[in-house]
Amino acid sequence: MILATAGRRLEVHGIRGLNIKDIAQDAGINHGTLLHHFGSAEGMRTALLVKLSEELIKDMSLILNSEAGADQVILELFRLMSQSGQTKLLAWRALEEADTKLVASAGLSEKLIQQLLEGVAERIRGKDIELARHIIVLALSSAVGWGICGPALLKSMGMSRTQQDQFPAWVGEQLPKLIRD
Amino acid sequence: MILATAGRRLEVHGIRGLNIKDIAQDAGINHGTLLHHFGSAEGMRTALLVKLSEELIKDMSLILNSEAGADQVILELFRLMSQSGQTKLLAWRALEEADTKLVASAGLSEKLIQQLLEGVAERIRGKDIELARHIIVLALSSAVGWGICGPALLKSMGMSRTQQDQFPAWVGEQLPKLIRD
DNA sequence: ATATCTATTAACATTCTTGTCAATAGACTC
DNA sequence: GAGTCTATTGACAAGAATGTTAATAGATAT
Repeated sequence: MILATAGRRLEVHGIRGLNIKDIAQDAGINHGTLLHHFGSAEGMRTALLVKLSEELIKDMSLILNSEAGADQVILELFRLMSQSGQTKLLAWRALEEADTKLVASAGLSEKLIQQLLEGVAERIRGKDIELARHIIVLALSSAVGWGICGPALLKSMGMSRTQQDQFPAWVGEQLPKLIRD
Repeated sequence: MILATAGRRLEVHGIRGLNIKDIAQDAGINHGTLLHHFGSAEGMRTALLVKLSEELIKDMSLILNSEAGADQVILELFRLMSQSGQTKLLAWRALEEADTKLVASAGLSEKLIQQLLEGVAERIRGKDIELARHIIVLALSSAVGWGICGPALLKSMGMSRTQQDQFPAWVGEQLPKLIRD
């Protein structure tokens, strides 16, 4: 499947690997075929973004519909977002396209946002929706930053690989403190 | 000055605006001249990154050497980082280059990191250096994510422009709570 | 004044990416 | 079987970004 190949290339080669010629070659087809299916290179990337979004929604739904507490929800949100190629693609678009609307519409689906809002608000005393919003935005933006610059940041900070692995858990542990306070 | 023009283009046109031909045109010179000075397009971007880093260091030093408390330090760190073109450039490199080392070395200077570490640790009870590290990483990564995806995120969340402006202040207010706990 | 070094320029070359097009093959309908 | 539609392909075209080069001009030192 073409999008699976594209996703693999994104993971391995970064954004540069996400061009139609290389993807087509990896998938064993002509790049014209790829264009025929997705209309344009940008269309292919949008399709990939949508696919990754759906996977993310599926994974988040599992947790949101479970008995998991706010800390686990936030931890998983952070983990999933920071590891997802979706984050990279979303960020790259935001950097290249000046157009916020486009990025927003094809980026995080309304569905995911709604589920998150309700799921987190439910787990907060008083169901403070504004607080939920803020915490989600913080979790998401730090996940984006961490997904992109995490390794480089830690290198700059002189932190070990072990500390890198522990950071998401630390975030999942700490952020919920903002709720209880 | 060429780098000033480049910085302006980065702000206005995003990463796409950061190519030698457009910058040269804006600066009123031939693009060959630009290459002559910086060696390569990549060299020009590195020079810009270094310049923006130095400006960031200057601004952060002011606050770190003042009487400001941990909250103000973190708030300013978040504000400066999320608004700086340096963040965009750093993130873009991390997305394009798979090489962490390059990004880290030319990204956040050791000087800034050291100052931050000492400055924040000093403001924490017990001068817990590990806690300082974690909080700085959280502040930086969320600033990166916010700087890149902030507007798109808020649009997805259905938050108003006012709420967007208030978010940095909220972060500056909340993150220090992790210290006191 | 001559030589040397640097800055600048225009024109050209290269490479990468995307996109177009006409031709072909296969499947499916009538 | 003829016709139609879709998928696929190779060849080619277009555009963008970077880089090269030879020529020119200006400054500075000897």
